Amino acid sequence: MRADAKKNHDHILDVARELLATGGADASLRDVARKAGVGLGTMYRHFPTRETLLEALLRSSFDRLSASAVELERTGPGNTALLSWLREVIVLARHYGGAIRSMVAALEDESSALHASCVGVKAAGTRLLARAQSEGTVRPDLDGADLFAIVGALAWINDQPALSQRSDHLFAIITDAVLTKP
Amino acid sequence: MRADAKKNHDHILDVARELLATGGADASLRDVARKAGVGLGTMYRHFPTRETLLEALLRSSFDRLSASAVELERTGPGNTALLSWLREVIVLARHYGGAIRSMVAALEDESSALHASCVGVKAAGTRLLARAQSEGTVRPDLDGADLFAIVGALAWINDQPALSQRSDHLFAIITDAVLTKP
DNA sequence: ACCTGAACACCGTTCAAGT
DNA sequence: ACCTGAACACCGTTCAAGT
Repeated sequence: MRADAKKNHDHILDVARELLATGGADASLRDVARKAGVGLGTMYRHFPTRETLLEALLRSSFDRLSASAVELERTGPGNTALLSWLREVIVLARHYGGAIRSMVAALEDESSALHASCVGVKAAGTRLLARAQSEGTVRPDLDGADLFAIVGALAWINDQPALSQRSDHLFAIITDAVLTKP
Repeated sequence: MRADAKKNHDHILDVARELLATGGADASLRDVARKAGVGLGTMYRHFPTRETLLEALLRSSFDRLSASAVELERTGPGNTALLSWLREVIVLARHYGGAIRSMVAALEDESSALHASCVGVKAAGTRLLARAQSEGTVRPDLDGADLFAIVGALAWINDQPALSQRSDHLFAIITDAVLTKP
């Protein structure tokens, strides 16, 4: 990559991070280009789709989640490990409002730039879930997809201003349902 | 209302019902006007905001929910009554994809055309919740807002094609968490 | 190689002009 | 009273033209 291209790439990313954090995951890409002082074509060359941009923004967070899962897989009891990890995922989703929707969609769309990352996150969650289940502390009638759905639902609650006040409480209640055997 | 106006009003509603049912709650209003064979201004005169249109579409469903709640308030044990009612709400939300988002927002926005209806639905749910709680079959640390949030979260799961297969299962698990004392 | 911005096809919303 | 559609300000996406 040429030096000027690299500079543009990084600057777009910086601006996008700020705009998507404040305006939600469906902020105007035109705005991003404008505020980055870059032509529209440049924007689209570096990030051909919204998913590409989201992926670049979330990459480091995804990596951190994976590392954290590996760590948690061999510490403490399985149920508390799973719970801590779920909390981390929610915190991430909270920071990029609406991003969870793209992540869920990407899970089944192999052509999405977010696909690999989301599959990785799901796999990490599934491993933590399986261990807790084998220890008998989490209900056995759940799979990784269910876990992802629950995370998504909690993130959605977080995204709604009218509901976000009670979201910690609801996190506790719903994870309670997951972590308790039926 | 003049006869031609009434006719336009109803026809817009019919077209909108079909378009919003298939394309989700944020289908193009321009499309609605176009397919109803009506000028854009006519569209906006009859339904100045998207909420107005949604309200007109959902009115009968809202009324049915309220009637159903009144009915359920004096039949069977409180927890099963609450559960049946929650199921009805979910079915409604399922039919108008994305509408639940507007409903949640309308709950706090007094200027929204959906406000009154949503407050009514929330109140009905709160009554059913309170009865079940007084019977000691539902966890006491929940209020009407929590209930609405849970319904929203379940409806959100339903809206995501990747998750909807497991949504019945998740409905069972999450309502289980609600209906069981901690 | 990379960047720019005009061009195209959309959208929501408003409003002067028509009947 | 009511309807129409042009007009305006946006958006995403593409692509010829520039350096």
